[in-house]
Amino acid sequence: MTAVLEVPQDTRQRLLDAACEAFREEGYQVSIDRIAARAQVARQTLYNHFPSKDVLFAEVVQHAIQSVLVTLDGDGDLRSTLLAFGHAYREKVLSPEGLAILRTVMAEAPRFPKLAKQFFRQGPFTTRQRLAAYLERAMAAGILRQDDPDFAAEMFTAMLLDFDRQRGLIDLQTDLLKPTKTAQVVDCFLRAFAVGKDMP
Amino acid sequence: MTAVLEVPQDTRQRLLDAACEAFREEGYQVSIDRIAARAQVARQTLYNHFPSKDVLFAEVVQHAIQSVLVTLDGDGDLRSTLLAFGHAYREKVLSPEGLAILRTVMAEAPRFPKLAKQFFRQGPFTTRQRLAAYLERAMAAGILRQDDPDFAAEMFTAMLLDFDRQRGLIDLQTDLLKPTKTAQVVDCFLRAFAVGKDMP
DNA sequence: CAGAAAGTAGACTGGGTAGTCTAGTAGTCC
DNA sequence: GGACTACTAGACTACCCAGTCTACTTTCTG
Repeated sequence: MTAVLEVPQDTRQRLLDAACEAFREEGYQVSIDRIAARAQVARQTLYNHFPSKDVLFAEVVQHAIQSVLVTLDGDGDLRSTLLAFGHAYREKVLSPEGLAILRTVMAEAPRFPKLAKQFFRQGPFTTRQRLAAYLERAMAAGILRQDDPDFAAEMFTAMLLDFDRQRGLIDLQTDLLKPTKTAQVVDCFLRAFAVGKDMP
Repeated sequence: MTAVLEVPQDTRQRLLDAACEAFREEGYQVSIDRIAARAQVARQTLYNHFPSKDVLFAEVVQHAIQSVLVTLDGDGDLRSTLLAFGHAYREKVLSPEGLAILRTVMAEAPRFPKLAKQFFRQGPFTTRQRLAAYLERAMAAGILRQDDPDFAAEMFTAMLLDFDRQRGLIDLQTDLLKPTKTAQVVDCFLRAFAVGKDMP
């Protein structure tokens, strides 16, 4: 009588997936019952795998951190590397999933400060560091002016994301990915950090 | 026996103040009883002034929008105007109150989409428009290169706030106001949007 | 077949919440 | 004094939720 065709696909993973979607869509206050129902599983089964809602939430966030990281490969010239990075980063962060997880972590930061700090460190902060290391090499090679690479990286990611992310978080907008914007930002960044033209 | 000395100070205003602090500190999920207690008022008194929690929340957010707006006076030269604006804007947005109200509005955006949109329009969006109008005049006067003034304004506010705001929202940091940063950002912005040096 | 492992349905506890209702108190104006 | 207004304390309804417990079924394994 029970469905034999359904691949069980590891109940634990089904629960994690369901919880991930549920927290994204409804925030931390989504009820345990809704998560269990979404995973098509009894509530007790959930508690067989995760001792409490907090722990489940922490695991979901842990997993989500990875999904917002973007690799930065310095194969091509500076401009095309920045373009590729900027495009990929915007796609990830400004996706509905990226925005939703960010909203949830921000909202619950007062309740889960350690988790939120970890999210920040392993997410945006790590990205800035990687980018700064890349820019530092470009500065050493004379392709960019000498400047604080951390500051430069911060400016670049800020210009890439700030306004659109804020709009997405507050305004629930989804069409944030105007394709020309990345190039516009990259050129703006390059003007600000090009060689020569030192300040007095 | 009742305290005669306490100035009643308009019960409604006391309620609004208490609700403002309460929502800031604990988010929307703070209970009506806690708000009433904070205003030193009976629960029923609260309901005499506001028909429901949602309405009270909406009024608080309405009022908070004003507190994040910054005037932009174009008296001095470009650089000092931008410096003054940048400094004031950072102070407001990165203050504990500014961050807390932003966190709450973001967190509840899915539940109160119209309110959140209004917050965005009257807050960040209005600020960008005012700044863009100012920059457009500077471009017309030949003090800045010709470029999209909206884009320029967006880049400037992004550089001013993005990373520190995100850190404040997620990481609950409070010492975000490194005083040299505004000048650093202004100079970076001026390099990117200075006259001459057109892109090929 | 026996027993372990995993899952299920549903009752139950203990707690919290928004909003209503009632009965009473204190001050104010005529 | 009488009526009116604002406020108060607290009971009460009707929910919702996290987490536990129990009794049951299924499935795999030795």
